Amino acid sequence: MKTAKGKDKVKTTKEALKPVDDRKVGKRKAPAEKATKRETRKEKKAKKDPNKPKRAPSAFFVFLEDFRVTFKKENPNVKAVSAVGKAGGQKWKSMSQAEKAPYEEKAAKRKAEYEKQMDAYNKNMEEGSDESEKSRSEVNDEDEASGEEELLEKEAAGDDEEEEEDDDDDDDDEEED
DNA sequence: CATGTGATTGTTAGC
DNA sequence: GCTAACAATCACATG
Repeated sequence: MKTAKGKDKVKTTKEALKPVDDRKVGKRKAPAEKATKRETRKEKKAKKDPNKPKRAPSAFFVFLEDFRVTFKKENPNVKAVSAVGKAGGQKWKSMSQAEKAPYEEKAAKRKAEYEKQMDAYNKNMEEGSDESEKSRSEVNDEDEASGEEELLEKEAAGDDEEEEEDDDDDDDDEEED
């Protein structure tokens, strides 16, 4: 039982305090140099590291992928990426954790892959002293394929398991706010 | 021709 | 611990 300590496990601060909630952020206290990037940080293309693993898409992005398709389907005229982002974000907030659960799960899986890629990237960097990229590529490929299968299997394995968590708050529908 | 930008939130890594 | 930056997407605009 949790009695007094039940909901304390909720992230702690964040929505309650939200020190830097404003996406604009402006510059709560950010140093001048970094603040500039915050305005428009998009120089990711400048780097050409083929091994550089991209960050794993969060549950929100996973949901967005699916949402974008639906959104575009109903709004084929809308081509603004911002429109999908806004609509998606709004809906995302509307969704209860139960709905986000499957997305989070997928995101978690994505993260696992990201970690694996990081491992490969790490290795490459270590051994990357020479220009034997070809050799490394082959090894990496094998490793990746192996892991992918495992993940897929795991997903197909458990699907009839209904997870109900009556931990502290039963958020079947919407939650606070 | 090529690449940055805009907007969303979440996650991660650096200090 | 907190802050900054980046993850996808697509059409447009600028160099």
